Amino acid sequence: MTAHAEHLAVIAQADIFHNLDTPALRSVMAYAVAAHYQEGEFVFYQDDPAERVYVLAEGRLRLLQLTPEGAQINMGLVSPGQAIAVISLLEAQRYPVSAQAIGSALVLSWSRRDLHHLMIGCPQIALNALQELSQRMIEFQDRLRELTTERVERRIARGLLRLARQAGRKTEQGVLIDLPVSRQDLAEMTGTTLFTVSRTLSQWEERGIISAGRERILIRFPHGLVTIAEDLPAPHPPPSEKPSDSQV
Amino acid sequence: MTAHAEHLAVIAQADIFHNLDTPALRSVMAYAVAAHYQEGEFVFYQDDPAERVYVLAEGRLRLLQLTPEGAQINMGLVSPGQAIAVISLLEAQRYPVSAQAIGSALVLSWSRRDLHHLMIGCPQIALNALQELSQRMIEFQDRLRELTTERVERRIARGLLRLARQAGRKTEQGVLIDLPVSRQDLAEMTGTTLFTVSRTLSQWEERGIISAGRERILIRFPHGLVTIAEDLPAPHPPPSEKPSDSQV
DNA sequence: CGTATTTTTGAAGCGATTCAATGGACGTGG
DNA sequence: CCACGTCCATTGAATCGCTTCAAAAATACG
Repeated sequence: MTAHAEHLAVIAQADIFHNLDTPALRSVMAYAVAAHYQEGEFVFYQDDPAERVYVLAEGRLRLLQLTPEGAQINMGLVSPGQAIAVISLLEAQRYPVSAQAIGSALVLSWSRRDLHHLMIGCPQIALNALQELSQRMIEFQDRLRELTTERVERRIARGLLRLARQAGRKTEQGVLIDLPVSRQDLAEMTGTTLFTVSRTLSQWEERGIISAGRERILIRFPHGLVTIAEDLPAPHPPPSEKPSDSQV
Repeated sequence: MTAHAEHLAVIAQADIFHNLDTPALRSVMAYAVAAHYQEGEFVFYQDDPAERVYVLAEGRLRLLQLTPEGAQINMGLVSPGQAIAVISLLEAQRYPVSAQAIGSALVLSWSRRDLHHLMIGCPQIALNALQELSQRMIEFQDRLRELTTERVERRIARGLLRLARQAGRKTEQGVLIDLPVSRQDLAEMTGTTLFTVSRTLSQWEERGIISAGRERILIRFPHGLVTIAEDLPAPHPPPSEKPSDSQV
């Protein structure tokens, strides 16, 4: 399905199309293909030939990598405006990850040929893509450092904070992760097991830092998480305002 | 020091300047600055304002990241022709790692302004940079996956194989890592401790897979490493041709 | 209301780290 | 050329953080 005028605003807001003038945006749009995905559907699969570059318009995507042994790890969350599979610009490459829709998602995409052509005509696009990739590179370096040098509890704290930044919604009670996140998901994001995640969250819940349910996490006291993530001395005890039970 | 004509060949071979015509190469050269570094000197330091993009012409660089606690991890090895610090294209960024010379190194560099200007005039440069970054991104994803899912022995095997690919020199005895690599270095590359690396290498040496000395590693039987890295069933026993001792 | 999925919790075990002490290689200067 | 100091590597023993496995509880959903 070719993109329509309604997508122009979306395209204009995408990171890799920043600072383009209207004519440029129009030609970008002319080559765009829009597609809709339902919860759980895959936009592309790891190891398939990489032929298109995608920009998420609405919804969210999860990037997954499967190990040869069948274990799964979470390579990141994609939010609207972000581009993925920039690798497709190279010839004869394969997607290094799979991209799966969380909830329903609207995705625009361009073929290698077309995007290449657009970039030659408008170098700003390539520069924007470079920026986005660089940023993500730094994020990966950070994750790598964390994995090699930090204990699990700290990594989980960081993982939660990252999630909060990308998909947090402020409520009166605190910051709610506005996505279904299972213990398993968190484990895949932080390089541990769902058991350890469960234990850690329970501990935090006792301390009043968070409030967790089935696939649902509410951060009541973000600063508490920060002190864990940064390994600072324990702060003031969190404001103890638990919903119901008060005798502990 | 401004680059001279002698650097033109180097520039033409750099990955990010591939497929440029001679006029373009000349203008790239016009903006280049060349600098020489001695063993151990730093090209730039982590957290310094990122103002230049570098291309390694000769020698090798080590990319290091320092944790807040002072631990160090090795973010990769840079070989001639590779570009680093592409992040400098963004404004107001800081280098996420430090770059240190191994042996003596010749480095060319461009200011943000100049390279930006060159890229606008010649989009191919930006596309090349995108390619290079994408490749490195995949490498990082792999390392991340390895770190979260694989045991130490396997990671060390992979680390050694990577080193062999980047800096291996074939000899009659096997593949020699053509760089001083300490146990500590390997530990920083693979996310473990120098003790565990030492133990692992000793074990491999007993099995005849490698032959290790002080900051020196010779891979006698690369296939043995591959089977460890890929977790294949143990292969034929390695060709047992130890230099001296034969009674074991 | 039954079934499926997610989560919790306990107990056992192990891989890897930590620490300490020793050994060996290298370079330097007497 | 030997003696020395420095740096790197090895090895053992103790410990621990985390995983693994099993079982039960809690929650969602048709």
